[in-house]
Amino acid sequence: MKSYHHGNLKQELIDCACKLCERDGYTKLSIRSLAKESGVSQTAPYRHFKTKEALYASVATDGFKKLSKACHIDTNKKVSKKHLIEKGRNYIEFGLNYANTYDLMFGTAVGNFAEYPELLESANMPYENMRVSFTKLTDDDEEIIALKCITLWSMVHGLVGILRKVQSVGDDFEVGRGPISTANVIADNLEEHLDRVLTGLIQS
Amino acid sequence: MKSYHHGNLKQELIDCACKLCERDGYTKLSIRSLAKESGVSQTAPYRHFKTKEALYASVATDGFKKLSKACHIDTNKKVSKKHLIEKGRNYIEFGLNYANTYDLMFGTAVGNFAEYPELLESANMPYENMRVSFTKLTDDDEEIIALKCITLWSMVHGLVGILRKVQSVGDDFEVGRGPISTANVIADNLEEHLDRVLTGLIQS
DNA sequence: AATTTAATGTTAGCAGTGTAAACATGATAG
DNA sequence: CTATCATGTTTACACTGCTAACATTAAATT
Repeated sequence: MKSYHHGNLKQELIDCACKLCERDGYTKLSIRSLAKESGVSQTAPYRHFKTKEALYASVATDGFKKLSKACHIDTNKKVSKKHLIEKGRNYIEFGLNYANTYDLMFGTAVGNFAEYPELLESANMPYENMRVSFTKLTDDDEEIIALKCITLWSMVHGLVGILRKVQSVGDDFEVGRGPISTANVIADNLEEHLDRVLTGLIQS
Repeated sequence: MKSYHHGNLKQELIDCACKLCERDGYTKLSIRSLAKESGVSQTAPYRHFKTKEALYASVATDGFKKLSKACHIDTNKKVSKKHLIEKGRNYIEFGLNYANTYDLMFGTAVGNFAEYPELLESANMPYENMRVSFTKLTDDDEEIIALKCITLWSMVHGLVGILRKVQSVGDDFEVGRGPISTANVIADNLEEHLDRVLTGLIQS
């Protein structure tokens, strides 16, 4: 004797979408299957999401919130290089562990963040925290700090992409074959690697 | 009085797919529309591409060949840091100018490169050329060189991703608002930026 | 040269998709 | 108590990837 109205459909759809997106990749997700999963008619989700992109935006928003939490630095306390290294590692781990969600966040599935204010806000959080962290750490002016932020962000973002590619292509890929393997890079050299990059950024 | 057999359908489909993928993004591409564009029946492409992914693989292969050419270093002649900077810039320009194709190459649309030998081979070319370049440039052993390759590759790959994100989100994005803008980074600081990163890589 | 075979094309059809329009239900505001 | 409006359903359209059965013609074999 379930009621005609679901009651909490929107949140249930988002939760379910987050789960399925991460499990199967966002391309495998369909509004219809999502509706069926929630025991509701095929078009019910359209009462809560104008388009499929809007649903994607909600999933991406959730992803940015998680990412933001994973690599957040408390800028009230003293900020050290060690913090940045640790959070850089957390960023990369998030990118690898939530790979499919990460695609949604940084791919082109959601075209214009500005159409989704919540997404825009959550997407700004990691950068903003990094910017303030650098401000506390160095005496550089804004412009230099912005450049350093982009450098660090590009570095970790790029590592996520390249490491994933190497992982997926595996031993047939040159990068994965030689004396270095993905696992080695991550396990043994990442901390040191980030340290080197950051040392360069802080001192220059 | 066109003949029943097209004669050169496969290549025409690939060419057309490359064009449409880059123009509209690979998600907008359909086998059916592609067939119509080539004046052939809806399912004719399936004689040349087992699945849509196989078509994607061909487009990606073409992309890697272009990328490989764009950032190729002649390793017979003397290799200098200047070469790497220049080619790093070319890599980034390729990533920004062929953004949609780049997505296909480094995204998850083609799951397993090993299923497409041509793709695998072309995807290896840029890395292999970079590896040899570093070998000519420094005295490091293989392991260190592999690490440096991953670092440089991640850097340029990451920049492509982040710069695109900033571009697409525009002024509403924190990174795009401050004292730094995408255009500035690219136009004014990229060469210097790559120089700094590379100097660190070569000297350490 | 005639005939078989394989490659490449077409037609028809299935199951699935995003989305819009018209309608049904029921919680809530007047 | 009733009117309204958010939220659900049904139906329908145009599109998609892909398969199976059939048609045509180029290439290989006899």
